[in-house]
Amino acid sequence: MHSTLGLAANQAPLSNRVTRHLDHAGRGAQRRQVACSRCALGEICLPRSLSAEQIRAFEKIVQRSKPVQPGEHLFRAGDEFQTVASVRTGCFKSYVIDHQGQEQVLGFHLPGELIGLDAIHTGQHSASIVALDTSAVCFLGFGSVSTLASQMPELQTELFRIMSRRINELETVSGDLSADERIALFLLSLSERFAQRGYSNNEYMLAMSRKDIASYLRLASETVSRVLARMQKSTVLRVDRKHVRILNRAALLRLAGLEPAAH
Amino acid sequence: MHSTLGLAANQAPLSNRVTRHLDHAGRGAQRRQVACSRCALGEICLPRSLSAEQIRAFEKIVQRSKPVQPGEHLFRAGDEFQTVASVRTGCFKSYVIDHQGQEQVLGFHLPGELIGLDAIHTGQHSASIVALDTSAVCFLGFGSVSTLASQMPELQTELFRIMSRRINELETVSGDLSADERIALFLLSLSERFAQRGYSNNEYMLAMSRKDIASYLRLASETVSRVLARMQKSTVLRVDRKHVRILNRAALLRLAGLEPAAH
DNA sequence: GCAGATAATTGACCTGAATCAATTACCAGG
DNA sequence: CCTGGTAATTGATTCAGGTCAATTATCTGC
Repeated sequence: MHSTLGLAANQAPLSNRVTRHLDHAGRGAQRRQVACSRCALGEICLPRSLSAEQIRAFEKIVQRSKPVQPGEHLFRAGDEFQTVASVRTGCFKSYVIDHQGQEQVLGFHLPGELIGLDAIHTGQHSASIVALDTSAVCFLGFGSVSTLASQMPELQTELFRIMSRRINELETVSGDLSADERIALFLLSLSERFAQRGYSNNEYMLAMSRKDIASYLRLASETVSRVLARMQKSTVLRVDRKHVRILNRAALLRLAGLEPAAH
Repeated sequence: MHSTLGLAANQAPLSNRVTRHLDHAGRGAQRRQVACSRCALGEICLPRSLSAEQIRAFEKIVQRSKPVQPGEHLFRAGDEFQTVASVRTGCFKSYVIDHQGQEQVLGFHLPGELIGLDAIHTGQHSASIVALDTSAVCFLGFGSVSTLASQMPELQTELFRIMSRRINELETVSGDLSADERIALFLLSLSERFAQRGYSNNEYMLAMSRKDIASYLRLASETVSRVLARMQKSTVLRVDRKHVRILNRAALLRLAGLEPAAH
């Protein structure tokens, strides 16, 4: 069925429109085999539960891509499913075009996250994935991942776990939450993910526009502005353009509905 | 933080015919091994892509449960994850209790659907699953399914596919839809599911209450009533209590936003 | 068949967030 | 340094769907 071998070259067609160049892409295209064992992502990437020996086997099917520029697509909806990708650096968004021709953002993907798995059941990518920032990924042929998984229960379990987590996440977002709750949860989720990657957990940069956030949270972008402004006014946050700083985490948790409302 | 869900490819309601009065103690607990190869579910159950020989191996890990009564729980949130279950007959709903103590329905599960997979990533069931109707299930130890999966790529792929389908579904359903669209999609989804199981595709019984439907679709139950009434008035449907008949499928598709609005 | 309890429907009203509509802040390119 | 274009903010208004409330069906057990 899916017999792909190792590395279906990146089929990333080039960007559409706005290809602004945040250059300092630096580094140049390094296509050499990577040593997962020495990757900075370490514990948060796919092979986290593998032994040193298993990681060596895993490395054989990995290919690091060259840098991906903002606006450049990794996959497009409808593409044949050959590879999944693991984000090394940067940020991606995945989206579909709904029946009214509107873009609907499905998720944002940070380093260490696996993207493209949505294509398994149809054999085609159902979403398009585009870089929001200068980024880099490792490509993994799905066929070989899957073959390898049958030889390595730990890897198989890890894949199940990743999909299971995504399902839980989607269920949360699809919940019936107020605009405040959505935005608070969104900011907290980013905070956690950055923290997990070794960055500050109360100060970070948003790689995406207000419109993307709004689409992802199913709100109007005006509402995102207003809620952020309100949170700033009540000194829960400081927001300046793309820069966010969490000033009062307890209050944010309360807004997210995660803490017993104080009273 | 995560609300979670019930992972079962499809979520729909109903039961075949009202089986309510079938359960005089008769039948007793039949816990014998079942022959999957002769199961009425056939192609829609998990081992659908396995060879005859593989099915024999699969049967060794299957245990048919005794009948499950309406209101009886199969799993409860927090239970240790040991087994998944495949619905044989009847209908289940999965739900969680949200941070406000409200029940949130995550899905409805019909014959042929696998439930309990949501527990993979934490090792605990994150949702509770309860029968809505007199039902029966096959239990499968997850450990053995997973072991078997590593020996059978087809089974592994099938599991990936089930989870992948659920992800796609959630991505769609979690969209920003009107009450009319939600309800139309819900009714159409049920219709499809029934058809797939050999029942009429334009007439069926809802196994769940209006409140359950409302919770699942994140609407108020009053809204469900009103929308159904409106659809009835415009002769798209005939609804009598739990009995639904689709009179004008084209119109329903249009309401669901799946067809170009006629004009 | 009746009584009490629960589910569903229907109506009146209210509210959170969308939509419409200006501004205002930020770019990138000439 | 302007200049046109996009993104973000802010305000005014509207509306879909929620909430509250009152009936009216349905189911249960006695």
